[in-house]
Amino acid sequence: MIEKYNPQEIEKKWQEKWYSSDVYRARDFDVNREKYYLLAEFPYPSGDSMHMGHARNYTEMDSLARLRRMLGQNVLYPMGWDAFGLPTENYAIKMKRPPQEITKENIAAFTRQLKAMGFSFDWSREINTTDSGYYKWTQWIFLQLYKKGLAYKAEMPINWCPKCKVGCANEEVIDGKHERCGTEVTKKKLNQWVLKITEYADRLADELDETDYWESVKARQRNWIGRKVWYDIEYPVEGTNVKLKVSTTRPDTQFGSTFVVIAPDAEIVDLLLKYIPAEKRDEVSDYINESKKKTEEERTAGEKEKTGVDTGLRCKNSITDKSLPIYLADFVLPTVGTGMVVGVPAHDKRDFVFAKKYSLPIIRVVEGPNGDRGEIDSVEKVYEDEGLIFDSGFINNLGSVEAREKMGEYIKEKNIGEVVIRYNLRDWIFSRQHYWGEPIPIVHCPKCGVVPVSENQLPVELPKVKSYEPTDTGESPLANIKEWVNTVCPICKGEAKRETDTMPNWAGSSWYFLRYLDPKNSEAFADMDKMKYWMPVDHYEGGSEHVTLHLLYSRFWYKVLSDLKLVPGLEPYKKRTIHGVVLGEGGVKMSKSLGNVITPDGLLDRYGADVTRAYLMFMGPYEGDVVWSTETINGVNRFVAKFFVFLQKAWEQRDTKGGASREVAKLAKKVQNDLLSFKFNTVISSLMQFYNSVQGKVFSTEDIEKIILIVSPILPHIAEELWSQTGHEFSVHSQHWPEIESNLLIDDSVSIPVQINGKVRGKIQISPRASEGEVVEILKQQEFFVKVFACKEPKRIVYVPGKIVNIVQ
RNA sequence: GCAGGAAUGGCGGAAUAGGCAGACGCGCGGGACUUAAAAUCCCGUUCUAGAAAUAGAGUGAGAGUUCGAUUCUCUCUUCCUGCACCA
Repeated sequence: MIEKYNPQEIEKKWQEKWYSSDVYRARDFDVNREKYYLLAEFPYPSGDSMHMGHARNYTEMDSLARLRRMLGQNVLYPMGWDAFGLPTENYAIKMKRPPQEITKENIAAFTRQLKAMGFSFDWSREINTTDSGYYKWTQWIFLQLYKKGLAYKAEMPINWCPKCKVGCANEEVIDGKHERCGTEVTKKKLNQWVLKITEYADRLADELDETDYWESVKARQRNWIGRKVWYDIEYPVEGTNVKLKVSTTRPDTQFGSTFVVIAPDAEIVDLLLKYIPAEKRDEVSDYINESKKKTEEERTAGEKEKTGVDTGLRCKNSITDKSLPIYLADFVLPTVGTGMVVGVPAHDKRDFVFAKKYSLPIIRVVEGPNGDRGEIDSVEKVYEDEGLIFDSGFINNLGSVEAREKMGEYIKEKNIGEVVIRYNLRDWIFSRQHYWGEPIPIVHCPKCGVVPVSENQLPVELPKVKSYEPTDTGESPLANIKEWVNTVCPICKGEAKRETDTMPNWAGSSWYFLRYLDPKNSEAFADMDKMKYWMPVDHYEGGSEHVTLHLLYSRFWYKVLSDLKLVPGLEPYKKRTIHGVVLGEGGVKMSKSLGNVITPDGLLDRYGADVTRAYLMFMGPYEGDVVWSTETINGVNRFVAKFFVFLQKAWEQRDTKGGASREVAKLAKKVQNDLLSFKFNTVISSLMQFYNSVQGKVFSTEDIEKIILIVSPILPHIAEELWSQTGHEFSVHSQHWPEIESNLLIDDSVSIPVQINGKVRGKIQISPRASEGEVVEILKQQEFFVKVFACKEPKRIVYVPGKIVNIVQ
C-alpha cells in the first residue's frame, strides 16, 4: 500500500519512540567503539523560539552524529542551556516576573522545538547553567582560580553602559558602544573582579599549534592575543631627574626620531606638570582637560587631524644623544605600550602628519626598494616597511630585523631600557553588577579581608528577590538584600558581607563541555575517568562571534584546570569550525523589528521536520551565510515527497533475487564523504541527482534497504518509517552504514571526452582498464578523428587513464 | 593598515592530488492536464551567430607554467569578516 507523504503522521510517532528509547545514548567507557565527542554551541534560550540559525547548525551536526553512529562510533552529541544573562534579566524586569520562571518557560519552548526537529541529542545529559547544581561548580572553579592567584579585585576604570547599568568587558564594547544595546559606553571606576588571562597569553597563542582548528580561527585567536615585542627605552628629561620610558616596536628607526609624544592621560604627566615652564602651563592643562572630555570614539575616530601641545620640555634620546621636544597629544593612547612614543615622521604616517603640523624635522633612516633614500615630503612617501638602515650610527647598514636585535642588546648592555613582550589581550573583567548570574563566592570580612567561601558551603545560591533592577550606584541589586548579604566570615565566624557582584555570562559556558560528561556528579565537576575517556572534544561547531571571546575564555579555564591536574590534556577542543548565518529574505538579518523572522514552528507545521532539515542543508555551503527563500524550500518539499513515494514503489516492485547495484554503492560513498567534509548542500543534491537518474530502474531488496540507510542521517523520520514499512525492527538509526563494495565503484565501460588542442571534439566508449594503445585504436575508428587526421599524423596523444584524451594537432 | 576569506549563468550554488565548466535547485520560456486557476507532469534554459547540425566566446582583470587551468604561480581590482590612530 503506497502512502502519500504526510509528515505530520509519521514524524511525531517516531519522535516519541526515539526519545523514550536509548538509541541516541552515548556510552561512557565503551572500549569496543571509537569515541566521538561532537559539540555544537548550546543556545541561550531567549524568547519563545529558537532562531533558524540554531535549527540549521543542529541539523547539520545531527546528520554527522547519525552517520558517525552508523559508522560504529560511540557518539556524544549533547544539548543544554546557557541561560544566565542580560536579555532574560531585562525581560524579567519589564514583565515584573522572576527570571527563573521565564528561563524555565523558554527552555520548555526550545526543548519542544528541538525535539520536533528530530535531533538525536542524548537528552539524558541535558545541562542548564542556571541550575544551582551546575553553577556550584562554576563557583568552585572560580575559587580554584582565586587560590591560584588568578582572580584579583582591582579598582579599575571599566566600560560602563549607562543604559544597561552594567560594566562591560573590553570585548563587549564595539566602536565605543555596548555591543548589546548600542549605547555609548562611558568610563567608571569600580572595584572589579578580574581574571589574569594575560598570564596564559603565551600558551593560548602557542598551544593553538596542538589543535586542528580552521586556519581562520587560529588567526583570529592570535590576532586577538596580539603578542608583540616592545623596546622600552629611557629618555632623561632635561633639567630634571625624571626619566621617560618611551616604547616602540621599531627601534631600528631610532636615529630618525625628532620628537616625543605622551598621551595626555598617561600617569607620568602629573609628574611632569611641575617642570613645565610657567608660560606653557595654562596651555598644557587646557589641552589635558579638553582631551579628557572627548569620548573614546572621538579620540580614536580614523586618521583625522592630530592635535597636541608643546610642553616646552625637552628630553635626550639616549640612543642618539639628540635633544628632542616633548609634546602631549591624544592620538597616543595611554594603554598602548607605555603611553609614550618616539616620533619618527619619516617612517610613521601619524608622526609625519604631526611633524608637519608643528614644523618638526623629518629624517629618513630606512632605505626603500631599489636603494631609494629620497626625501620624505608627503604622507604618501612615508616609508613604513622594513629595509636597510642608514645614517644610524652603530646599526648602520643592517636590515631592520638585525638592527632591532642589536638595539635590544645595546639597551640592555647600557642599562637604558628593556625588551618587553606585550599583548593586546587584557585581563578579563569578571564582575557584573547584575542579578541574573552566578554569585561570586567570596565574603568580605572586616577582620580577615577577602575570604573565599568554603567549598563545602557551595553553591552560594542566588536568592529569590522582588526587584531585579540594577542600581545607579553601580552596585549589584543583590546589595539590597540584607538577609543574603549579611553572613559570617568562614575564618573568624564574625559578621561579614557577601560579595554582591555576579559573574559574566561567559562563566558558565567556559566549562560546560565537561559537565556533559558527568551531568549529575555532586562530588566533582566531572569524573576524571569519564573526562579521560571523552576529552578532548573532537569537533566543536559554532558561530564566528564566539571565536575570540568564548573560545579564548574556555581555553584559558581549561589550561588552568589542566595545570591543577583536574582535566586531561592541554586543549579542550581538537577541531573548531564556524558556520554561516541564516539571513532573512533579501539577505538582511532576521529581526523582530523588520518582521522577517521565520521560526521553525511555521515550517514544521507546513513542511514537517525532514523537509525543513533537507532545505536547511541544501541552502548553501556550511561556512557561508545563506539567504532564506520560500521558493527554494518548495523545490525541496517537492523532492522529498516524490522520493518518499518512489521508495515505497521501488519496494513493491523490487527484485527479490538481485544483488547490490553500482548506483547505490556510489551514492553511499558520495553521501558519506560529503557529510564528513561538511558539504551538506551537495549531499542533498546528490540525493536529487540519484533520484533523477534511476527512474524506471528496478532495485533489489538489498539495494532498497541500503538506500533507506543512506538516507537516514538526512531524512531521519522518513527513513525510520520506511524501515518499519519494509518489515524491519526499530530502529534504522542503530543500524550499520552500508558496506561499500569497492569493485562496484568502478565502471566496466566509461565515456570519456576526446579533445583536439584542448577543445572537446567527441567522445569514445572505453574500458577504464584499457591501455593507451587500445584507446588509440578505438580513436582511429572515430569519424571526428579521421576527418582531422586523414592525411597527417597527430603531433602527440595524451591519454589520462579513464579520464580524457587530448590530441595535439 | 594588519589578519583571514571570497569573486563561476537571471538567482543560490556544483565541479580543484590540473582533465567534459555550469551538477542540483530556484526562476524563466514552451507544452500537457483543466471551463479556469492552483497543484502536478513533459521539453528547453551560459552568452553570441544560426531553423538546425554546428562554430566562436566564456569561471573578477592581466601575465605565466602545461598537451590541457575555475583549479597551480605572479601582478592587480573589487567585495565580505575580524582587529586597529597598537607607534
